[in-house]
Amino acid sequence: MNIKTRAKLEARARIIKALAHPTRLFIVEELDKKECCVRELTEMIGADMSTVSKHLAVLKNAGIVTDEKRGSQVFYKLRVLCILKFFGCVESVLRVSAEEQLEATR
Amino acid sequence: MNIKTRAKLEARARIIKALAHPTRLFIVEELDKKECCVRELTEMIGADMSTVSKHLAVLKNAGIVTDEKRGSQVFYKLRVLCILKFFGCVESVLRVSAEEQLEATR
DNA sequence: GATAAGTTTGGCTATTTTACCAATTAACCA
DNA sequence: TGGTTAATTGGTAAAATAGCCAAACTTATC
Repeated sequence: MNIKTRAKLEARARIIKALAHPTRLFIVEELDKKECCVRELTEMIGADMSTVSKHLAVLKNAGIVTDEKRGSQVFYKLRVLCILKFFGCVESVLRVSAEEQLEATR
Repeated sequence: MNIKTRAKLEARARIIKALAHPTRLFIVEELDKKECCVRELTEMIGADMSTVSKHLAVLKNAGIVTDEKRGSQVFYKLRVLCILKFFGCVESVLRVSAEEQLEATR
């Protein structure tokens, strides 16, 4: 595997890794509905605000969300709108797994 | 966030996490071209075979690939064919990031 | 200006992940 | 049978992640 291929894969992996956490998936789903401030997300998630803030920083560093300060609040929104389609395939992995489990019990 | 929502997000995150590594992305791309045995993948990747074997186990546990033993070799293939489409969106995150970097230099 | 609300950052600990090496298992073949 | 190739498993050390608390900072409000 050459250096260029590796760099490309690492760039992709960074983005995917940013999505690879249940809380961050939740955030992405909520931001797909509407932009939210940190406090709103924190209330929905039920973790410490500092934890949520760090998750948001991960998504921001990966280029998945952007932030905008308005007054004392910081609003986050999705930067790339296709992220949700992304999950269609994830669901099909789950679906196939579920079907095979079902077959195993027959 | 209720318990059912959390369980769904955790299931998704497990699959996404399995993809969140450059070597595993490489494996998925190769398996999209054709099924491969562990030795073939190991040669292409250039890591220890035990390392590659463990990456394959991660993908298998996530339900992304299946394996089949033939003689002394174990062949792996993609179980869910849409995985590659999945990357289209990842690329658009990279593309938008690249564009913004370009704008910043103007 | 003091206080409160919203957010981020630093520090710490616990957990998870990764990679390599060594050992083990399984299949092939000379 | 003994040696070789293919693959997995267990162990271990290093690095990365995740969560909470406390502290710092900014903006609004009184």
